Amino acid sequence: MSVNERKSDKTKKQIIEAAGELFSTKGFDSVTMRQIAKKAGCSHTTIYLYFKDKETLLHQLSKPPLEKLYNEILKITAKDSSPQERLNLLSQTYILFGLTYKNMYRIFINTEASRVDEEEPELEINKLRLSIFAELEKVIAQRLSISKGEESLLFTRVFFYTLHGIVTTYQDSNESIDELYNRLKLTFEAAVESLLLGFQAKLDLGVG
Amino acid sequence: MSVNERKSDKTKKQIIEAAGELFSTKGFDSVTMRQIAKKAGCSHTTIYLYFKDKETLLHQLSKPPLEKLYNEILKITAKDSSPQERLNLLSQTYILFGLTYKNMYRIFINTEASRVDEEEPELEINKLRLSIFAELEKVIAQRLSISKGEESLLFTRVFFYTLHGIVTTYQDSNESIDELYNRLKLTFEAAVESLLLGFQAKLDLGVG
Amino acid sequence: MSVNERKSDKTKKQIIEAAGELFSTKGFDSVTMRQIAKKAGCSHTTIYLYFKDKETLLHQLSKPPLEKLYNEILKITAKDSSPQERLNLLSQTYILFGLTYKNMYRIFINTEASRVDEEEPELEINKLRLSIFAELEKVIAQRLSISKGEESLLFTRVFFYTLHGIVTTYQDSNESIDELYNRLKLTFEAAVESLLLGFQAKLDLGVG
Amino acid sequence: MSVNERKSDKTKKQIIEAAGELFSTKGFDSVTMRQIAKKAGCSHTTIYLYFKDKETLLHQLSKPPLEKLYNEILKITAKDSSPQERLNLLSQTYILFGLTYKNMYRIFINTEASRVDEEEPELEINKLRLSIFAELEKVIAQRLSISKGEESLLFTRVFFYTLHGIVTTYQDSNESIDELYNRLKLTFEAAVESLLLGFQAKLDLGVG
DNA sequence: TATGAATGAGCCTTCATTCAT
DNA sequence: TATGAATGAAGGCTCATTCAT
Repeated sequence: MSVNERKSDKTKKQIIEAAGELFSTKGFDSVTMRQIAKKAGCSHTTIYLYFKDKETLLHQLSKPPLEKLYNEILKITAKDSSPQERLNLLSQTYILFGLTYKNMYRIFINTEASRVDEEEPELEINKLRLSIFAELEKVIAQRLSISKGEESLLFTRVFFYTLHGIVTTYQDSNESIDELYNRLKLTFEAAVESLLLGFQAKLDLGVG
Repeated sequence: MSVNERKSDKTKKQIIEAAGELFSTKGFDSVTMRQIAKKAGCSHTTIYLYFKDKETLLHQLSKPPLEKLYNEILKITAKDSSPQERLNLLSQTYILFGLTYKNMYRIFINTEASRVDEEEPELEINKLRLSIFAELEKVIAQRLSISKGEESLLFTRVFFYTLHGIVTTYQDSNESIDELYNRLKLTFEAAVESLLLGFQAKLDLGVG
Repeated sequence: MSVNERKSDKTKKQIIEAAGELFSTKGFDSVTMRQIAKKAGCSHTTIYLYFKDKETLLHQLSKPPLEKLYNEILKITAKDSSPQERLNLLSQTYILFGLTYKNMYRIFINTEASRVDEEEPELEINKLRLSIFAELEKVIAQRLSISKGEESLLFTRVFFYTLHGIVTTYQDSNESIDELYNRLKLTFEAAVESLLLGFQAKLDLGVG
Repeated sequence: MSVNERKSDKTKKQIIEAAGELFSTKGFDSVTMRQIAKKAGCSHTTIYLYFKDKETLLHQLSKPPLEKLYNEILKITAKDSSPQERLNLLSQTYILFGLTYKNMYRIFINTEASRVDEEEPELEINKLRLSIFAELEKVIAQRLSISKGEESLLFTRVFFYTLHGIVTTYQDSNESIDELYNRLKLTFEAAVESLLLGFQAKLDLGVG
């Protein structure tokens, strides 16, 4: 039993890894079950032993990295450092995640809460998104010394647009993620800084 | 001949129109050559008379709407109104374009200048992108009363990220574009305002 | 054009023939599109040019032979010969058809009138079945010198059971149809004769 | 050992039961080994411990119900009641069996004696069929007061065709077996009666 | 005896593309 | 220019069956 368990776990893990890499790189439709199988070193039918179908595989695949992202963000927002610093770190983490796990990121963004008939993963991913958004809002509010409310919601949205815009701008770049990030690090930090300065200024003016 | 020419032009135009509508709505992979042909009122083999393959078709397809966008933006930046107003209008135009022509927008963003082996359209699209970016930079510089340079480049990038982030956030939304835009108009405007205020503040502080 | 038409017609015909033979022999599920294609001398994808899917192919396939059967029966019932003779001929025709076109016969028997959502072939096959039954009833009534009514319906049902029983008894036989029919011809004729004698006797007794 | 034996017997029995129910209802191809295993409460690989393959399983499966049918028929033919009554009862039993155990019935009919290479079940089923046929012939001969011979063979065949025709006519009906049988009981009895009357009349005329 | 793991063969279907006219 | 005919490659998926434990 324990041997089989191990073997089975190993296979499943290999499938997940293979699928993960492939999906990250190639997009849902482009990846075929046979490619995954080949990369995982098993038959394509074996995949169906562990995952109901392609869609399920992708969704199961997406949860762990997304959770990891959330946990990292949690750690960051719990830090002692200044809100500005935390915001910078959070942004960096978010951007790097988005660039690294392209398709998981896409799912993260696109998963609708709606499909209520489904088992659950959609909902969980949706929750995750909301939670991350809430963390972001929290730090932004701290940074601006305001409490959560309409203003913080507005600012968080705008902040999110920018973050998301960065990710999607470079998502299909041929440059390596490291190269890219180093090249544009200052730009990204300037973006964060500008946004916060802008929010502050807007507050000083009295928001709409 | 001239009659045939006209007829031929017409056919090509119909193909482009049909493909354009289909691609805008349904995504590259989902659209089939036969669907396009049907909508264009010709045989699917006819398409190959005018376009090497599906990819080429899509690329050639993207140019006109993109040019249209560019022209609209040109008109806006040429206006007499205040830089802020022009920036707002430009942003609105850009966002609405991105939401309306989903796939053209994707191409607009993703087309690399690199693929030198190809005929040309990549390059032209790339030029278009650069031109639009330049217009954006121009207005931003005007608004901030600075001249083009590193600072304006930085700010334009950040501004662009946000714009692009807005488009991609809502690109797969089920809401109608009108509904969506009306619902979030104020948010978008606040984003633009915040950014500019932030840039200004950053300038006042002295940019890094 | 006319050449293409011819070619196309030929291909379609070949597909129909191949599919017909295969379906007759092997049953719906056992026959694969690739087998049909191979036998028809074309690619399996070509089949989809002419038939929406496998099911449609089979149904389209079934109608013509069934119509042929009906027409043959019509001719027989319109003959001048004695009712008994016509009944014998009709039975022979029916049995031979059932043995020759196994799966068409199955469809003939099993097609339900119910599926109303479908386009039509089900309904038509159903009509055909009813029409054939009606012809049978007509001759039986003539033979027994009764008019159509409950009695003739009852007798026709019983007659039909026997006919159908003969077909299904030998449907999967390995014997060639000719051999089989010659070997059992007298038995089948005796069956028809016995039934009629029995009906007559029952009438004489008063049918309950 | 004896415990294991018992356990093993139990498993086999459970498989047979599960498979029996499934095959009766759903047809050979539609039933999967995994479905059987699930219903039997064992792994699908276990089935292969007891049965060489799916086909063998189905054949071994068919014997018990067929034997049951035979025993029931034996009881009926051994009764004191009139031949006519016994024939009616026998017919009813036969028809109900055929409608209830669809696929076993199919095997009962289709199993060829030929396949000599196989282990044996074919032969046994064939014997069973012959025995049942013999019983039928016996009662028919009694009813007609003739001795077994060419005539009785002929009549039995015809009788059998009708019985078999009834079963196969309604084999795929959606009606419940009870409903159906009650609705058509009189028709079936009329069929039996007519046949016998016909045989008698034919005898009176002098056969062939 | 029993089973979880794994697989190869095969199925229907779709699609971009080419060929011959 | 235009098209109907045809196809190869590929995809997702299912199933009976075997292997190793």
